[in-house]
Amino acid sequence: MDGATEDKSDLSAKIAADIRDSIVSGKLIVDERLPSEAELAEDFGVSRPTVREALKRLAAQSLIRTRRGAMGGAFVNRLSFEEAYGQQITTSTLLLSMNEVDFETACEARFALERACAPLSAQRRSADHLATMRAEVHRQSQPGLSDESFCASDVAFHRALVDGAGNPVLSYQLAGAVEAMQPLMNMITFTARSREVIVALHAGLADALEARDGAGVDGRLIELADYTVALYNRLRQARHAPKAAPEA
Amino acid sequence: MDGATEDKSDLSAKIAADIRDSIVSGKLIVDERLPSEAELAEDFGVSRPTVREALKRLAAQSLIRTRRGAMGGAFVNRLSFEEAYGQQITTSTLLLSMNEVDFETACEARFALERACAPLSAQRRSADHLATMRAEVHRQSQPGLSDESFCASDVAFHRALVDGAGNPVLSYQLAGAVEAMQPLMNMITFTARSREVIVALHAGLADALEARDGAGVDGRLIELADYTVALYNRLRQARHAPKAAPEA
DNA sequence: AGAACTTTAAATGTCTGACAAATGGATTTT
DNA sequence: AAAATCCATTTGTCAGACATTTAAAGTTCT
Repeated sequence: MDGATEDKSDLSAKIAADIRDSIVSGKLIVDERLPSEAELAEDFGVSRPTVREALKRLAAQSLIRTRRGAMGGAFVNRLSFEEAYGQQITTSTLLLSMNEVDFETACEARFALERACAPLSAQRRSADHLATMRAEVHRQSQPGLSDESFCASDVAFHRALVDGAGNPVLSYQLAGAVEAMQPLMNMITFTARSREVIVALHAGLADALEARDGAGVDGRLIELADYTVALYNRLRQARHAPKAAPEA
Repeated sequence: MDGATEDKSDLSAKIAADIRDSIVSGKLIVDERLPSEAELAEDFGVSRPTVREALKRLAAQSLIRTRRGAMGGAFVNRLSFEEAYGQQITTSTLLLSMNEVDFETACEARFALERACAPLSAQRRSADHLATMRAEVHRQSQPGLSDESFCASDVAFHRALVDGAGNPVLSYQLAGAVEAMQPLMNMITFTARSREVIVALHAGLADALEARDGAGVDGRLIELADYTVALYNRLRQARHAPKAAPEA
């Protein structure tokens, strides 16, 4: 899974992989207590520090949690959607920033996924989701807002849209795609004009959601995707040829 | 991110979070070497085992890699899509199996996401992708195939479809959704008849992909989603009321 | 008998110090 | 100059110890 099954040394990786397999395969069930570190050391024929390193690896993936004291120990953790969100976002963010994924590719993926949620959200969104979206639209239209806050509000808006589909698996998957884009979006300096356009599109999205108009939502998302890419490209050109443009 | 920023003790978690932040924020760049364990211990005012536990946490997330010997040490790892796939799949699989996500919800998410790729794949799929899909369809139609192999081939087929979109971000996201479903799919005992239906739908998908018929692909995917859920529900009913039928 | 306090055992968290093994560079030998 | 050797650096592993936390068992007082 994480390159742990190397044949070289690195006992802690092998032990971690071993225990991880037991969890994934269901041999160890949720909330079950693992043997104590001393027992594990005995079982695997290694020292306690090595066992501890293995357990920390698992803890980093939220596969186990530990408690001190009598009746303490390491327990198989029920992986919650909340915990998974965090890891998903970290991983997605790093993937984009480290692999020179171009803006168009990331944007295409993000909006393709979001469009997958759109019809479901149009069908099922609650009044709460709609209210959240309206509130974020309102915040976005306030003049004094910093670029970071604008982007954060943008993320909150789209998460509400996605959550409206009422499918936690979709929300989880989309969390990565939407949040991982934020650092890229933060690179864009939003002019008053571009904010105006985006806010209008967001308002249109909320309207379509309110009317439970799936096709309308889809259309607005396409517009938003196109506009976002166009905005990025304009910025890119301005940066790469900063002296050629001014007089035009 | 992973609950590491607790105020309690657990120094290794805090140190891991600290270094992770440096990586995510870009303060530490790809392939940069971290200070040696001894130096980190000095810097953070802890012992070497504690530093090591922190580093193992990061290694478990593929954020760093380590090398022994002179000029060795811990290096910021360029998170590859391959590595991210693995983690994504582990996480997604556990999320589904541990949280009583019902089959319909998982299935809905999976096919919604796949449908998001469909038009792109119809437009861009290479001959290679098509050939892979054809080969898997052929394998699936062989009579002696075990249920596990059938499911594995199913996954390979759908991954080829998704990869056809030529967007690594989408492929990464979908990898989780598609592969995580496999344990659930493995619960289904595929009769000869149901395999026939599925193979036919797969063949239809390949045909539509070949014709670059986005709408056709979409339609087939919807059929496949519906059929899969129906298959599961039939099985479910047969299991929940197994005594109602025999004497009748 | 019951409630409040104390003791105790089990477990993780942390530290110290040590040795093994790998690795690249410097040094010596051929 | 090439090959072999040595050496410093760094991670991997181990052993043993102490600190801290926690829940349960035991004790004392009412």
